[in-house]
Amino acid sequence: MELEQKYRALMSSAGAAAGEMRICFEILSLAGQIDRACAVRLAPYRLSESKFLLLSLLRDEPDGAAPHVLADLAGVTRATMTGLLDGMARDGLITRSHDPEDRRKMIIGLTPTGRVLAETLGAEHLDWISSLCSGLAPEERRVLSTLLERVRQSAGLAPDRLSNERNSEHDALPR
Amino acid sequence: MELEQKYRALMSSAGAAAGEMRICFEILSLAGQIDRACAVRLAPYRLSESKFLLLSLLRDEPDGAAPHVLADLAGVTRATMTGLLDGMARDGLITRSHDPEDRRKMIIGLTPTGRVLAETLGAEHLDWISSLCSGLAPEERRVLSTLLERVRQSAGLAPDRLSNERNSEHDALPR
DNA sequence: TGAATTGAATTAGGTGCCAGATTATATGGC
DNA sequence: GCCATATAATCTGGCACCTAATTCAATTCA
Repeated sequence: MELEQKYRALMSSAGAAAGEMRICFEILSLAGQIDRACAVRLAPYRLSESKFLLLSLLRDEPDGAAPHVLADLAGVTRATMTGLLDGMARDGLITRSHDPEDRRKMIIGLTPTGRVLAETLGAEHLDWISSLCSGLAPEERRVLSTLLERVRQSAGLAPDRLSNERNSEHDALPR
Repeated sequence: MELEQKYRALMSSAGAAAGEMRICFEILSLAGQIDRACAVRLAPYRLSESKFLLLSLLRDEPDGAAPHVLADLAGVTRATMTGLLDGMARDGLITRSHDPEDRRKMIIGLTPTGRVLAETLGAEHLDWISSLCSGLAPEERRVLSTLLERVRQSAGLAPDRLSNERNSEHDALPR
């Protein structure tokens, strides 16, 4: 498995322990390759991966949704969501309207253009994603899944953790 | 294996094909978790993953190196390298000096502070990386590696491709 | 020699992500 | 009614990426 350049560099500066790192870098490289391929696929539509997800989420919410709900669903902060919505509004994919009940709230909905894009691109892109691992037999997928889970556990990684609501502890850098 | 929120959202909007996508999202989620854990580890030193790599590269180049060489080794564009170097110079980790032979060139070197950080943190961080996959037996690593390679191949992903020197084709978005 | 090309580094502008601060609105006591 | 608090969205500023454009030096070549 070909590693990304940065990992190759890290390995050559590592000497002895290089072999043990390799598998880790293989996981990271494959993920990077998938992410890049995904970005390339979506670029012609002026979409990022996050914006694509947003489009899908809105397609499933015919009455629209509030930004903070979308942020939680997409796993990004509200500030980030504001930025994504800015871009998509500029590109004419979504509308922002005030909730008449509670004027702090916005209701995000798809424009006709956005809806068409969501409908046409949605299925196609998800098909592409499913195709990525179609080279593995069901049994192989199970094995792969098990091994990945083992890595996660032994590495002691926490599942997700997005600190929209109080979560920091560390920090406080000297400087 | 717990998926990142964004992939969970994508799967619930996907219906039937959801099962086939899952393994792909597991790979991406694990990689994301590793990246985040890495960032958390390096943050107290005001380093990103890229800056850590840079520090390691410079440690191995006692006479310093030119920015474009570092960019190639790190797998980023020259512009990105300029930004990374700006930050590290500001934090007192590197020096920039002009090459007396060719005044277009800069020579990047470590400051004493930078060298100390490179020496102390270098080995420790690489140890941490090797430890990530230490939960797998050698044979399991081989299996995992093989499966990842199979995914890469069947997905038709190109290895790396960083377009510092002419590479674009697509683009030209309608707007 | 002097103009054109190549090369190195940077700047400018854009995206996506974050934390933290701010603004506006709602709501629950009192 | 009024204040404290909570909540929604946004703004500010920062980082790490990118591409494209710019600046300046060196080299080539007519």
